[in-house]
Parts: sequence; C-alpha cells; structure tokens
Amino acid sequence: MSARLPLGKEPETEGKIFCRPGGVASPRFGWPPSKRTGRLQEVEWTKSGHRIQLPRNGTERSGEQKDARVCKYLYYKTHTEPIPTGSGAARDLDLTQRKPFRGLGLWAMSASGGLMEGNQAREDEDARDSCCADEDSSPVVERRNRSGIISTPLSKSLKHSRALSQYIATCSAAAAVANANATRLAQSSLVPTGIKSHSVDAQHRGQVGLTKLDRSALVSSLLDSPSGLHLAQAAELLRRASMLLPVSDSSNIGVGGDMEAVSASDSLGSVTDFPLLSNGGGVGGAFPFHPGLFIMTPAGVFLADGALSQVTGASEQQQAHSEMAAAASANAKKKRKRCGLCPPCRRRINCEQCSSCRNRKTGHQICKFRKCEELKKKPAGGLESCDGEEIMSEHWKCCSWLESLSASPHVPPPPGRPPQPQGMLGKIHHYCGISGSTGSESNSVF
DNA sequence: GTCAACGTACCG
DNA sequence: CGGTACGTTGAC
Repeated sequence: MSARLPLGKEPETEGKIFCRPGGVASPRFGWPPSKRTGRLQEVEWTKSGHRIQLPRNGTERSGEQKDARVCKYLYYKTHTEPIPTGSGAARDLDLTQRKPFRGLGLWAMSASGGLMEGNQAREDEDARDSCCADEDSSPVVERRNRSGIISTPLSKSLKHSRALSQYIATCSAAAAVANANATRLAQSSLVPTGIKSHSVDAQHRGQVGLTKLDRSALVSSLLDSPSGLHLAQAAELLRRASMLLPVSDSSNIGVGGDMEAVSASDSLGSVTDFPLLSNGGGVGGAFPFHPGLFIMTPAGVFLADGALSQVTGASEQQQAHSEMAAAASANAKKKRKRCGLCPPCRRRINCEQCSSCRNRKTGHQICKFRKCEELKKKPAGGLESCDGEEIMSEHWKCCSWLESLSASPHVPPPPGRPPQPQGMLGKIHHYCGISGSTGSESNSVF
C-alpha cells in the first residue's frame, strides 16, 4: 500500500463515535461517514491507539501487530492525492472490484494480504462493504427492507455486485438502536422504584435529539425482535381490552404503535420492572396496564386471567378465552420473522452463488448464508409446536401464578422451578424459562 | 435430509 | 401490485 499516513493517532478519528460492523459504536475504530472526504485507507491499530503498518503477504507478524489485527478497520483518509492506477495501493483500495463470494461466503484474505478467518473475515467484509459505498460514487439507489438489508430485484442484483457502500446508513441506524437499547437497559437496571419518573424525564431529555430515523429504527427493531412481536400483539390485545373496559375517558388510553399512552392507575403494582413499557420507548407517558396482565408465548399474547377479571366482566372472560384460542390457532399459521441477531441475519450481502440466490425467482428463498438460525430451527420444542389446548394449558398455569403474584408479590413460582431473587421480572423470567441471552426465549410473560 | 418449486403472508 | 421471504410439499 503506497498511501501511508504518519504513524500515531489519526486526528480525524479523535473525539468521534464511529459505527463499527454490527452497529457497535466505538470512539476509535470505524469510519466517520459524515467526514469522509478522501480515499479509503486501510490501517491497523494497536490497543494503545497507535496506528501501525503491517507487513504484506506471508510475513510473520510481531506480537503488537498480532494484537492489532483484531482492531483492523478501514477509515476514510482525508488526503486527496491520487493513487496511481494499477499500483498495489490502487488494487488494495479498489475493494469494489471484489467478487462477492469465496468458499463459504466469507472473505478469506484481508486487503493487505493477511489471513483472516471466521467472524473476523466477516466483520472486515462488513466494514468494507459499508465503507466502499461512497468510494463507488455510483448514484444507484437500492431499497432496503426493514432489517436494513439491501433488497434489489434479482435481475438487478445479479447484474452488478452489491455496491458495498450502501450499508452505512443501516449501520448508523443499527448503532442508534443499540444506543437506545443500551439506554433502556441501563435504565431498567439502575432505576429503582420511586424515582422512575425522574429518570424517565432525564432519559427523555437526553433523547430529545433523537431523530425520527432513530426512533423508527428503535421501534422497528423492537417489533422485529421476537419479544417485539409480542409487544405488538400485546398492543392489539390492549386495544381490545380498553374497548371492553368501562373507562370514562377511553380516549386517554392509547396503545398505538408508539405506545404514547397517558398514565392510568396501576392495578397490580409498580411497573418499574418494565421500563420499556412504562416509558413508551422514551417518549413519555405510561403504559396503562400492568405488564403482568399479559402472557406472551410464541403462539401469541394472552391477557392473564386476573387481568381479564379486572378489566372485563366475568361474563366476558368466556368470549375472551375463545378469542385467545382463535388467536393461538391463527398465530400457528403466522410467519415467523428473522431474529435479526444471529450472524446470518446480520449478514447483509446475498452471496449470489448459492442455490437460493441463483434460484430466487422460483425458489422464493433468502440466501442460504443469510437464513436466520432461528428460522432454520423447527418451530417445535415448546409451545409453538403444540396445539391450542397445550398452549392454553400453559396459559392457565401462568395465569394462576400471576394472579397469586398480584395478590402477594412474594408468592414463589410453581414447584419444579427454583426461586430467583430478582424481583417480579426475575420471577417471571425464571418461571417462563427465559435465559435472556439470545432473545430467542421459548415463551415469555410480561 | 436436501433440494426445488410453489403458495402465500407481509410490506412498501 | 410487485417484491421478498417463510412455510409446505413432493421428488430424490
């Protein structure tokens, strides 16, 4: 690579937060889309923040360089001197000329010639994909689906390799979502009962600058996630429940997409265990029903027995039960959605080589390398594969426990499951077998 | 079990 | 209404 910068900290990268592959924000590594003015420059960084040069093909790396390998990303270089066409540097920098598939769909070699493997190769691929977008100044605009995945008609995508540049916006959106989620998580773990409103306000103030894109990305990510899907279903159930509810001013109870609802009395207790619901995604206003009123399963969201008896008359429970059974059977047919978290989901490029890509016109299948791991699994193993009766049986089990929980917050979970000392949410999660690590919980209760 | 093809839900 | 992709089915 002929275009080298002096060693040391790159001024352009100081004091900025960059979007790294996978939507991770980082102050050091990445690329600043708003500032890119020059050419792509590949550099590697030591953990101490110094940029170093790496030997070319086949050269053994020093210890420091080995450390730096994991920190290698591209960034936009501000210099503007042209790079001689045909030179090694030009070859290295002209990443848009790569053919988009090798072996298992991973890039096996870095642009500087170093061997890479597995996720590292994939991450670098993503990084370059995002960076090169503007290098290739083509005005082609491609559509994205809700997950930020480039979606072009088959003919188009086969004609030209994906303009690797077109993922930056997605990346920033993902970073925004990650940021929002981080904020939410921080709030959920830090905010004790009683000072919730202050924190919500603070959070709200802090998020005032959130753009519409940020919010829609957040909402979209929530609704795309398994739990988010449940959230949407919960909203619908709430809407129905509020219609049955003899509330004097029902217009004040809104459970729409943004869940900007006016606070209502809390029938079961505090909702501070459920910040997502209580603060309406940082918008203000409280979720008008206690989350414990809902039982969420892969087959759908149900109102708990106690909830039904509270928000409706006992005579209406029967009707609601049959509605729930209908919903369960309807949801059995419903398409599952990509989890958006697994590596295949995070992959944004069709390999264009697998059978699904080649045969997309008739096969109607997503690229094999982008097929969600969750969708690959059979919906079996849990409530999803069972019939409505089983679902309802599980539902009643949860209901009875939730009712007892609402009567006394210290009722232990049903036998067979050891207690978990993390408040109501912990109990609920434990009772429902939620690990919380993958977001692919088999069933969940709010 | 894998693959191709088709039906169709879902979305813009 | 067209595009994408999940679910299902039948062939191998």
